[in-house]
Amino acid sequence: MTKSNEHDGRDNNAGLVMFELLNEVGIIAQLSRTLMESRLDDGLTIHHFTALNHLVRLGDGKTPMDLARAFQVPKTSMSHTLAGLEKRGLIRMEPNPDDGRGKLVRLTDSGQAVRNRAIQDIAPDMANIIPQFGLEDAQVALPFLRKLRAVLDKARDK
Amino acid sequence: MTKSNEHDGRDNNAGLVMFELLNEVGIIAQLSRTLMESRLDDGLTIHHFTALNHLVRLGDGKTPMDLARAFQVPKTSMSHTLAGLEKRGLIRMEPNPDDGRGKLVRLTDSGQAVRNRAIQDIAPDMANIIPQFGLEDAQVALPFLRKLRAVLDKARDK
DNA sequence: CTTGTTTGGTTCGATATCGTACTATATGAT
DNA sequence: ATCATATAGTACGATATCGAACCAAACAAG
Repeated sequence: MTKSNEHDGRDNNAGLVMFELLNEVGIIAQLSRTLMESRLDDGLTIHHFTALNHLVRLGDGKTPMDLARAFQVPKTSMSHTLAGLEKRGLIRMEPNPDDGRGKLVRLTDSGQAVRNRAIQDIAPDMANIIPQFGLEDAQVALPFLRKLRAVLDKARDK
Repeated sequence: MTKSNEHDGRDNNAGLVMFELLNEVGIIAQLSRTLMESRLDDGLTIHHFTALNHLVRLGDGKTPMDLARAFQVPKTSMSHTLAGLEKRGLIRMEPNPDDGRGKLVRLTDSGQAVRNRAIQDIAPDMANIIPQFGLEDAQVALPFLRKLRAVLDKARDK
């Protein structure tokens, strides 16, 4: 046991750091997930909210596949999420004029409104978290995380 | 649209940074999840692996609730994960001598072996990721993430 | 020693995730 | 034009997640 740990540590220190790091990331994701969902709950999941937020920030008229790629989930999962949003009247599906197979996702006014309200509800929590370790730390971490995401993204389709 | 973004930006810059940050974390978690699962697959999920890894590193003889708390998942989810591990013969459940209600989770030799092999299989991927942004960056980010986790953890049971 | 409350764990049911298989359209090569 | 292959999306089924309700043991107060 001690032996095998030493082995790990010597041969593959970098790998272990990465392990640790992704482990923390996983738990943080879990925590933020439940935190946000506790604030949202009109029955919305974070997946619903995240998709909505993405459409507001980057513009609608995306295809389901665009979104699936953006969030790195299987298209069947995205399909399910979008079906939920449509049932709630927060988005509308249009045929894609440029591609007979495809669809386009459109935000409804209601979808805009729900997203904005959700932001309002969650923002205070976010803001409360920051002071506990300082804004600069977060601003330093953010570019690193972006880079990490990009690297993992590339590693994925390899 | 421009108007509302300006509003967000002015009133709540810190909140927005945090939003961004947790958004990245969520996607990274998703990516690492699928990456790891693609390497594991004896039918093991990351939840299985993570639990196994935790038991190896921090010692077994934990209660299911200990684990649920460590991973911040509902006890029913942990129960399910442990049932899966037990069915595969990777852990054993013993009665807790100190608490008639409780159980203790024991690693089996097979569980140890499976975890070690999984580490072997995944470590190269982890190691390959690091050089793309440098080990120091990761070592800087890790304490920050730990702190963030702790903060969210505290915020949770408030 | 009761009795009320808390806590560890399971059962069960609703919903979510995601792989496989399928349909339909698009694209590319000849 | 024809045919092969690739791509967008859906259908379906197996498994996973997690809240609610529940049971049994622990603990606390009197």
